[in-house]
Amino acid sequence: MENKRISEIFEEMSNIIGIEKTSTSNFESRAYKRAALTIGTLQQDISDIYKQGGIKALMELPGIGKGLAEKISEYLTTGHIKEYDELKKKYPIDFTSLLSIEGIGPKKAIELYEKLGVTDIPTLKDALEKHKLKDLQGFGEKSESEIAKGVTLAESNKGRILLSEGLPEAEKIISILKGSNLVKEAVIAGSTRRMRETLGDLDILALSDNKTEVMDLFSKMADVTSIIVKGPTKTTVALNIGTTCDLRVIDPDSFGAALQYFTGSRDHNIKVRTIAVRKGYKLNEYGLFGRSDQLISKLNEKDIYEKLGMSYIPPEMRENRGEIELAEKGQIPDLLELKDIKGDLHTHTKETDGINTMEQMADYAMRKGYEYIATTNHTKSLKVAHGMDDKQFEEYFSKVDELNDRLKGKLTILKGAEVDILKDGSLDLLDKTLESMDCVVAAVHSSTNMTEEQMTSRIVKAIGSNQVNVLAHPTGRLINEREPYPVNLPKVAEACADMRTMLEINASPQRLDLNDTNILLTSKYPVIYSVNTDAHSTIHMDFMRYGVGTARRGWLTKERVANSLPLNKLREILKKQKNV
DNA sequence: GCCGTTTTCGGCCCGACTGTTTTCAGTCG
Repeated sequence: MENKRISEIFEEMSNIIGIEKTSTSNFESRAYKRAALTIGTLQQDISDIYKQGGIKALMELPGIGKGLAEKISEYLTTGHIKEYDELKKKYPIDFTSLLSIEGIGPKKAIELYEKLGVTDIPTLKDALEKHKLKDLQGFGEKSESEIAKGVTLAESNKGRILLSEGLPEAEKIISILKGSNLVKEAVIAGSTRRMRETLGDLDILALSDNKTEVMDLFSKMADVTSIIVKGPTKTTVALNIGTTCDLRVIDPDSFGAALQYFTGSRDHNIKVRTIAVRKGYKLNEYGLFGRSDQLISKLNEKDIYEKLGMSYIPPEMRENRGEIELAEKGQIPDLLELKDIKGDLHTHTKETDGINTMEQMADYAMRKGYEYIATTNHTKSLKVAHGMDDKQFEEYFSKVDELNDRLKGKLTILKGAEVDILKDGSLDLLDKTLESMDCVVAAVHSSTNMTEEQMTSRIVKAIGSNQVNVLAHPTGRLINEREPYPVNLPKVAEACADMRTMLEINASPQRLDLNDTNILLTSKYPVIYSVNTDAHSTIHMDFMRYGVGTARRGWLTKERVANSLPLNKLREILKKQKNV
């Protein structure tokens, strides 16, 4: 996969071109940056696109024209881009790592190289130790110490944090602000509001007549480790959870526009603003402005989209993946909501690697208002989790029967297992045992070092057994820790559709598997999904909101999600599947 | 360098904040 390397090359070229002072270099730089983003986030292998359609196919990608398509072609055929090599000869700088330092942009990076020979982090640290920066033109005592702080921060930086780390923190900050009586309103914006699986920072907007006091309160919160910028409208602080948080205090007239603007995504906003211009408006964070530049005040987000001829777009969809075109046609789907969820089909107890008893899990599920919960412990091959064998399941289920009797239908516990899909595609329990279950969840946990073809046929074979109700965490990835195993998801989705096997959207925050793009990919097939938490304790059941957020990012309605159904309807799906 | 309902030339988002300035440049989002 050459996507990443080509994206990096264009990113570097963007930086170098951007510092040159010609009339168009700024725009040229932006063009390279845009192309870098396109290629860096591309879902297909760019060399496949080139092989199949040549330069012409490359030019169909957004932000790629003739010039850049030819450079991509040059790279794919020769392994080099001549212009890039020449620029690198002139500036042998590791831009990627230097620009990751807070306070260093392309201009300062080049100044540091030309005056001090700084090319990367080690040479920068060397120059910092010798206090050489403060005497440079445009630098000073302050910028030297800020850059030194930036280096320390970058070295301790964990990168993007998980949604499950950022969202609760943002909610905590909102409640601090609201509890102060200094703000009339405080809301979460940015990627947190869009429920992205990882977050680069937190964004919060507030309405207040006491700007200075609010910023003081915000910058003095217990979780703040340092203040990065502080002004009356915008303050940025570093938080002890390893990320930064922006607070913006907004004028009431602009609140809707600001919320739209700061929710993003950037690509979504660029497209929306283009449409605004086409319709004779101007849209920015301060509002929607008419032809003579007058502010159309007091608009909420919905009003803004409607003025622009679109229906309201839920934040989770705002990624410029076709949602704007849908909104213009008034075809935004009615997305799944947390309140639609009637139960959880993937949970564990202390019989294997969970920490709570079935009674405790059932009690918590009832408090959440669920109708049902499937108990799905691991099977014998998964030794690390103390997986159970056929006999142990039989004994366990008799206890579940007793508990169901005691619950008198207030909650129904569905008997199940998270059965291992073995290397050859067979399942880790006897057919007889699987047939005694209400809800069989199947998953790959071992031998993930296979080719895509082998893994796909392994999973398709397991589904073909006609014993599997749910395919759990279909790609096996762990965010920031483990790559997904290679698998052909369209083929898996076809098999699932044939056998009425649900694809899982695993809501565990390290998994979120399927993720949004894979949901969009597989939902083209007539497959149904279930959103499950894989809870290993009672409180893990609260992860459901991350799964629902992911389902919404994949544009799913409740009609596509089986555990939004009441128990009797769900049972039809669970049963039907066995009679295909 | 890209792109097109103002289309093959001439736009392309721009404001907040900070530090080093003495009116502005660089960075960030």
